[in-house]
Amino acid sequence: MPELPEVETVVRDLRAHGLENSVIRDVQVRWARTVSGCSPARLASRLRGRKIDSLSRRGKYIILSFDDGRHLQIHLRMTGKFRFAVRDEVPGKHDHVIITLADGRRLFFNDTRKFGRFRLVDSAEEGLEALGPEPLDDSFRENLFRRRMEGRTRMIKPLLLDQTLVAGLGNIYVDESLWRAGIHPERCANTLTNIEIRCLYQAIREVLRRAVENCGTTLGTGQANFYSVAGRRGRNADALAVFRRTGLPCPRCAHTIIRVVVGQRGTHLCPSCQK
DNA sequence: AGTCTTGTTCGACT
DNA sequence: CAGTCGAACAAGAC
Repeated sequence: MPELPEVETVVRDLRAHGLENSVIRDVQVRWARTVSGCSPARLASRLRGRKIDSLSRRGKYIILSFDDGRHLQIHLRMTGKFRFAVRDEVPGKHDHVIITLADGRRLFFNDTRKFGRFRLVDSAEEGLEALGPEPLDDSFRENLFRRRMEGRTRMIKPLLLDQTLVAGLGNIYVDESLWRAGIHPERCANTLTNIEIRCLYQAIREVLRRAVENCGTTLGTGQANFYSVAGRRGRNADALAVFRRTGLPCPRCAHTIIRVVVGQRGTHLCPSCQK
């Protein structure tokens, strides 16, 4: 599923395809609920003729910034994908938005589960005020992480998933970060020692950095998996220590990885490394 | 055929 | 208010 590294990969791929500085000729919305905040017709009329000045990412959001000062926030949720149509390709069942560029290329937004969302806003951060800091930014320091964790009584896994402490983590990278730091996902945040917080801070950064280097995680072959633009698979699956590795040996201590449910989410951990 | 999965939001609780 | 829990959304995988 697209988490920070996968969304970053998509943004970089779209840039590599020259989306920056291209002009939108038309936007066709085939599943109306993909657009939130305004009608599909209004979205299309506001985007027609606009030049895309830049592409960026905030948490798991892709942000297109236009020459009129507006911004399009796109969330892929679980199965959203972009690809450029080949020649006269006819859109399929799950191609919900088609962005036609002035040069004739067509960018298809494909989303089997229809949870992906497009929202046009007046400032890039509008509606995203609650998002926590970017974990890979230089300004995200151990002290900031520690301060934001102070007084939080929730279990550490749901806390890391909720996007307000730190932005961009999802089920895969939370499980991986907690394993790397040797912390049990059900530990309450306010019981973590300073040393554990430091370990977790470093683990989050290292796990995410490596996943970005590997262009994200693609598990298996189903369409629910992550594919970047042009159907590119991520290479990070081999770097995973625990996620979807139930029954396999822990890479650190060889004990068997188990799967439990924490906060209604499937959770993978090493019972020996994470007490 | 039925269950599970996934990210986020929302409403009803405690 | 802080946090928890379940529902909702949708459809493919198994």
